[in-house]
Amino acid sequence: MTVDSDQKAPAIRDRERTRQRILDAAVGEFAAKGLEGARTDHIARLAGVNKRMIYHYFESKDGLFQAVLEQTYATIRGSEARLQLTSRDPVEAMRQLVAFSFDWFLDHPEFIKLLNEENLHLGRHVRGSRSVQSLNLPLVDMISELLERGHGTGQFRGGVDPVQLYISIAGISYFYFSNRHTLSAIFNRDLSDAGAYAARRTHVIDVILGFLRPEPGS
Amino acid sequence: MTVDSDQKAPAIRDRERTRQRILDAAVGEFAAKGLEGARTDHIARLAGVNKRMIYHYFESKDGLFQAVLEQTYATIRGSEARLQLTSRDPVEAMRQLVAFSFDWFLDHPEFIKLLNEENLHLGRHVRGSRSVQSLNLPLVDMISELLERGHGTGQFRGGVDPVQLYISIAGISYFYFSNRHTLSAIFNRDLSDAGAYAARRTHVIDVILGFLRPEPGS
DNA sequence: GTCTTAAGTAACTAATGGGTTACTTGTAGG
DNA sequence: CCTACAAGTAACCCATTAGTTACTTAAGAC
Repeated sequence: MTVDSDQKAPAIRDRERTRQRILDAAVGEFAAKGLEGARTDHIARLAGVNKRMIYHYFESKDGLFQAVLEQTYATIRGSEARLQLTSRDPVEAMRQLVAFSFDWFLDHPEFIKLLNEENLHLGRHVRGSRSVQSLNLPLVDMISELLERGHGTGQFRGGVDPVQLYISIAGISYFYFSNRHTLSAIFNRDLSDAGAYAARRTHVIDVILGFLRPEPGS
Repeated sequence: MTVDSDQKAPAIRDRERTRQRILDAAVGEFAAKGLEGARTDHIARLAGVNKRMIYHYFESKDGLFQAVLEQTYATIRGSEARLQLTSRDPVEAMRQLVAFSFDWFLDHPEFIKLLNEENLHLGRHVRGSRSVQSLNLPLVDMISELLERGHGTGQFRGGVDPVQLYISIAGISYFYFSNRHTLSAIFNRDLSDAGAYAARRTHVIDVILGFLRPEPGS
């Protein structure tokens, strides 16, 4: 019990660090409780900063939510860009892509929660964000290239729209995770254990590769 | 201006009518604003009833949300049950089933919003509901029957889990609608017009029927 | 008819929670 | 050093909102 034992440690002033601590806390809070359900007081407490700092750095709760979305998108875009899909057997590359998508959702449940929430709000934060829209999709180009190459070798059917395929690949995995709780209830079957995940993963790959098989005639 | 011009019309007391008016108003409010975003005052005003009645009939905001979910599920289960899929060409029947699912989501946007919200809350209202769980899925049996029949005629591949397929059929359409706003933003392409819907509908049917084609060997 | 039950009303409350005010203090640049 | 600015703090505000209290009255049972 020194004389200063009750004094706070002298605050370290570090713009980036404080900003990041708020963002990290906010990801968890928004994912767990949604936009309205999240509490700014709670985020501040989790981040170990004064609540005023949220408004200092992000202006409002909505501004903070938008920043969280931007960071989340930036992370997945970064990982997608690192996928090496060109110059490899098209079927194998496609399998890897579908598996990547499935595994990403499995490993990043907060991503699903945040997207759900944003869509419930009609995408108003994403629409107001330069960064989300400019992080444009290298993945669509990669899929295009894959589809063409695979069609050339006779391994894939032709005439597939890469954007539609991208949405299908994402959706077929996403829905399973995002609606796990209602699906578990109506099927009376636990979809959240490791066995169920493995079965779903196999099925998802089968569906996409099965669809892409060439027509018998061609 | 008669003497009673300011008096309210004598209240008609009708349990079922009042309950239903509250439910109808609540569907819209919960779908538009989510569970936390919805306002009980607003629901009462929309329904034209005294706010106290919500608590009289549904106990709490959560109780009301659960009742809304139950009614919504009951409606879709009713429509599914009316699908006549047996005794018809398996490929045609499957096409009809996939199209039904797509069209349902298109015509019932509130269904998607409510399921999203419920899953954000980890399915806690559905879990507490007898009715949702007991309305068990005739659809899974219908899909089973279809898959077997189609495999018998050599039109479908074998070894497909009907529950996995059901989830894929639902998910591939659901995701498109539920995430329309973020997808539109990242693709910089409007996914909400009639042309986009038609293109998606065709793609979705192609994916499922393409996947189900038999293996070349068998 | 009257009596019991439940449908319906109006006004209120307690507390929650986003956002603000008014201030202090660390620190980088000169 | 010193000074201007941005980082950080504590205490507050006030609008909102789920839920309640205390009451009135319609209507079916007998």
